[in-house]
Amino acid sequence: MPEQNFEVEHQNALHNLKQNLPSDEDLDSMVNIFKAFGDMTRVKIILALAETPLSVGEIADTLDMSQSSISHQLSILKQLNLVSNARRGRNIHYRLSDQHIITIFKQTQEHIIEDENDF
Amino acid sequence: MPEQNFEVEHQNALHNLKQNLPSDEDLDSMVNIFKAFGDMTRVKIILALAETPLSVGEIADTLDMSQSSISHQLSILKQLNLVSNARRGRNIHYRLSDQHIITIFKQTQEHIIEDENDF
DNA sequence: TGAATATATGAGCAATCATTCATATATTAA
DNA sequence: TTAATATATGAATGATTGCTCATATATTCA
Repeated sequence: MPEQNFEVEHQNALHNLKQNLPSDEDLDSMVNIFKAFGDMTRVKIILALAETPLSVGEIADTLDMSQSSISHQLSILKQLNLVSNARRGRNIHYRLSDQHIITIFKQTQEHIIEDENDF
Repeated sequence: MPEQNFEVEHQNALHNLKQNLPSDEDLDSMVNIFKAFGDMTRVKIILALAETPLSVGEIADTLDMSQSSISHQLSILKQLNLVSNARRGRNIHYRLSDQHIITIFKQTQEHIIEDENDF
């Protein structure tokens, strides 16, 4: 009766789930990072910074967006430690904090690509 | 003059960036997936489904949320091909479409953990 | 068939968010 | 010091979003 075994295992899994799901506090940082990735402007900023560190003005120019908008978005990325910055003359240069970010993007691309091959 | 070489390379990178950034259409599916991951309820649904396939009611019960809310969120995840479903008796069972999702979550956890070790 | 159960869905609402505009702060150069 | 340049920031606003409530649809069972 393998059918019944599956059912029993399902019930066990279900019972454990309620206690073992991570708490809101534990999930919060992950959710916030995904929120940051869930905006076209911020994704483009990250992809640009993946190539080379850039000043705020260079980013604004590259993405053809206002300085203010870019600055606001950078401050969100910085608060999440996704980028860091350093003054250099009158400019402030931003860079990615961590290569993990690119890995996550690539992994997501793969998901999308494999998905497109389904039918 | 290595200082100048860096500067020249930076200018080259900057010049190439504007042409080589992916278009909005190309980025759209990635951004939408990250948007889906940027919500606590959807993340919890995904983590639950990572353990075992579940019916809508089981998910609602596990997360202690309304049936309607869970159903709405599942329809978003389904539209993005992150989950699939199949009727089984009067229930409809949902499952993750693809293990990539879990890999992306783990990668993000790693980013967070390494981040916490900084100071 | 009719009642009960499971899920889906549309409208409405409050909260969140991305951008703009105006302005503040900081640095450099004259 | 003053003007010019680069960046940050607060308030306002329109758009998006997640939940609830009411209801529609689908399946099972008596």
